[in-house]
Amino acid sequence: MLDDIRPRSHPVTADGQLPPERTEIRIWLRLLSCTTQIEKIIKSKLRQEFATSLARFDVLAQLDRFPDGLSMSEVSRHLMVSNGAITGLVDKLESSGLVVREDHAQDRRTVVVRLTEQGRSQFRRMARRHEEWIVSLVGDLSREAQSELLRDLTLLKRSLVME
Amino acid sequence: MLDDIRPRSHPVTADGQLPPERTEIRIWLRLLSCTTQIEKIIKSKLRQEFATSLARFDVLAQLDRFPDGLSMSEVSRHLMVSNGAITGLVDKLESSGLVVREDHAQDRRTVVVRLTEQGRSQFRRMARRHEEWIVSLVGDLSREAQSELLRDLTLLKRSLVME
DNA sequence: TATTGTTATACTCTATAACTATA
DNA sequence: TATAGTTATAGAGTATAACAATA
Repeated sequence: MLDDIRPRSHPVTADGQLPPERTEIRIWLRLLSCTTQIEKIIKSKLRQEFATSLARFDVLAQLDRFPDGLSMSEVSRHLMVSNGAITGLVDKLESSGLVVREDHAQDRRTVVVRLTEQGRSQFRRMARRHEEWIVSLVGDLSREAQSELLRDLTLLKRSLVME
Repeated sequence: MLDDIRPRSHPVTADGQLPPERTEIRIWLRLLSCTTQIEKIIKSKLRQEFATSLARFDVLAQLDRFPDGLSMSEVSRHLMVSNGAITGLVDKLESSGLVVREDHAQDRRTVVVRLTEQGRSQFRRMARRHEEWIVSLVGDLSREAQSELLRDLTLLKRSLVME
């Protein structure tokens, strides 16, 4: 997706040649293309096999890392998604029985969200499949390309944080 | 975003250590994290500076590459987005005066979408800014890291197409 | 006052299916 | 029949702002 997009500041030349693109732009377009394609596949499989969405999967993944639960605001910060959006996601997960809302011991404003037993085992099933999908999508790259890619993406991510 | 998500098949160990993650998963999480973050910034800037969206920008970018215009279905195929979605996007662009729908000379079912003069110059302005944003986001990487990254993403993209 | 969470509202983008006009 | 495009519908995710309860 978006594969062919080449935003440019110069018109197509008379012979139909496209002007050269800056490396940064080409990186971004490939990044977007790969991510969108993989994301589409993962979303579709999550929907087919587990009748869920990537956003809900992400919430479960966070909660799996914190057995004691997280407050709504903490989930919001971890996922970098607005407070109101988290309320909606947790509503759905709660009505599926995958998470519970509990009172906070000290602060009565705070709601603690935790995985239920069912939620944990369901998430584990999803995570196993998720790993299989990703390995089959990314695993064709050589080991060298993989470690290079991981290293460069880590650098990129770090430089984004600096902004 | 989604930075901290580590779907796993094993629980957090007693000492709080997270189990090692497969390289493929780590690549995917960084890919998703970087892309989401850049995308968020680009969307926000497109909205602020040009009161438009990434999807509409993508349509304009396609049309800029084809001065003679594209049929609705061709736009749909290029962007890998459904026909119905394209109708809505082109509706908005048309009412802003950036594109026009024209009859096809031979096939009376077909609608040809083209940039207007205003659409072309507006897109060029947007593309220039877009390039600046991307360069400032990705440009901190060394030249070596950039060409490695571009090469590896190209490999990844190619291997995705194979699927 | 500031923070937590919910609610209401509104806006994206998207896919699907039904429908028309034409090939 | 098959294709091109539109429309209607539905659903996903998101942000914002107003609000209640609590700190």
